[in-house]
Amino acid sequence: MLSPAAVSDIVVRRIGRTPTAPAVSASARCSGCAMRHLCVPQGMASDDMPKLEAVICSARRVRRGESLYRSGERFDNLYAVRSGSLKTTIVHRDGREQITGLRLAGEALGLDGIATDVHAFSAVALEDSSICIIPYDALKTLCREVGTMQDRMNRLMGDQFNREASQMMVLGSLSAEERVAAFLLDVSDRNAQRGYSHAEFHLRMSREDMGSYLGITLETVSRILSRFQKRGLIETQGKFIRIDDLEGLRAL
Amino acid sequence: MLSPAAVSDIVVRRIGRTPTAPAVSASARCSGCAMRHLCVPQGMASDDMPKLEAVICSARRVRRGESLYRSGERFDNLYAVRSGSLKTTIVHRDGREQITGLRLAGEALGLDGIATDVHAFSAVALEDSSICIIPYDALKTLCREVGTMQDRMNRLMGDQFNREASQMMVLGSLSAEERVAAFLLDVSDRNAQRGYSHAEFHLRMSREDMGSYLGITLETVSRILSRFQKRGLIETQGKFIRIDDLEGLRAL
DNA sequence: CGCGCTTTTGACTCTATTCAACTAGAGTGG
DNA sequence: CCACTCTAGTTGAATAGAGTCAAAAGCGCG
Repeated sequence: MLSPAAVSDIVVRRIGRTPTAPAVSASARCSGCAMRHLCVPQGMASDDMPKLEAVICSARRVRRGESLYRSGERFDNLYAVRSGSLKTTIVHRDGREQITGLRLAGEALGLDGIATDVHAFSAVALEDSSICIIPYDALKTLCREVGTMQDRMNRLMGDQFNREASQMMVLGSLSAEERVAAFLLDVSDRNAQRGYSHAEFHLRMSREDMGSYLGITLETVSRILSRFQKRGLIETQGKFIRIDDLEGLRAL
Repeated sequence: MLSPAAVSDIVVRRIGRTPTAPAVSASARCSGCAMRHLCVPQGMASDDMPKLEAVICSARRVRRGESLYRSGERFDNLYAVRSGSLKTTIVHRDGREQITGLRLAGEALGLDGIATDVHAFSAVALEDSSICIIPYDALKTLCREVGTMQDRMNRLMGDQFNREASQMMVLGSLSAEERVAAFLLDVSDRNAQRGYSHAEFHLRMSREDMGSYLGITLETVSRILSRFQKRGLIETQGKFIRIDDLEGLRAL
């Protein structure tokens, strides 16, 4: 079991590494933004940067539980999570809601509106978050002017596509236990990519959200997490998760 | 039950409507191609057309069971199904294979390679098919020159993205019966969009393929199709399917 | 500090899987 | 042309895994 002290320890370490630069205000440009690699692609004349930053990025704060955009709303902007995390959801005609994705700091958001100019998903903050706004029209223009930008944009979309495909694989052919393990490993990897610990993280989703994302019930999620803990694979304390045996999880 | 005569009747009617223009040879340009709306977007100067068609489209035939491309292969081209149909598959590390999609005539293929320059899926023909080849580099160049083309391209990718999202919904929150119904309705819609009957079609996938796509076993698919037939919702004769009660299916 | 929501755990149910046997149909060769 | 084989599809019976319902415990929020 994780002691309360161990948990605070994780909190402290996380706070010490928060990606939001302290000096960045809500109206700041994108220079401190986690999506810099998207907003300001390499290979561009440095003269253009200030102009581009001005066109592309402004910021917005979204409080826990609030939505950045809602399914059915008009699509105008793409977004990049600067800090915090969000879930994307879709609602079935019969009212059932399903979580289609989790977006962590540094990840892109909003592609679900490109096809029809209307958002297919809703995006809801799992914690107070800060979001870069990227006006889609401006981005399109930029893509036409700058070839590397277009390529980056295409790859970004392609990447989302592949990510969804692998989630289809998870939903279509894994057992409940395998799904939970795959999810934990995915979040762990994405944390590592952003420079955080691979082994410990604060997963803001509820058990219900996880279940919805994984196509299982919240009770099953809870049971499986307990089971993993009993086997020494992980330790959980509410929304904190520590992975003790990465290989063990992968072996599922 | 469908009588053998009824079945032949369906075949005849289908053949009479095949989208492949009789005069189009294997090396023909895209003018007769079902993807014309992609290859030659509206709003373009007609002078450019011959040039564009020359750059963008050549054709290739793929026999039933053969692959158009394989997972892991280098990505160079996008494709459009001119006639026939294909399945896209992905292989898990443990060897399990899953069907990620079905592509009918007129639909696009190959987006799975954009993110990494390597195909994530394999594409296998379900019947002898003819495929338009669209060199990706040429398409990118064209997109930069022609704004409407870029937009079209983005929408195409966005559409694939949304399609996958709705499949995630199917896999994540529907019962086996609902999945089969949703699949039949999806194929029916897509047939209708291409000008075919939405009540009768020849579904080339095996029960195993359908099961894999829907995240259920082939036995379950078979049982559910039989059940639907007993309830008077559909009639099946091997790979031929006739939908008798569209509303009944939707009501699931 | 306490109320309400999330999480955990248990017992029972039920859906879909597994294993198996049988049937139908497509393709092959005498 | 028909018999033979091989694969695909159907159906049944038994089983397992996840869902449902319910109750208790824990936490976080106001």
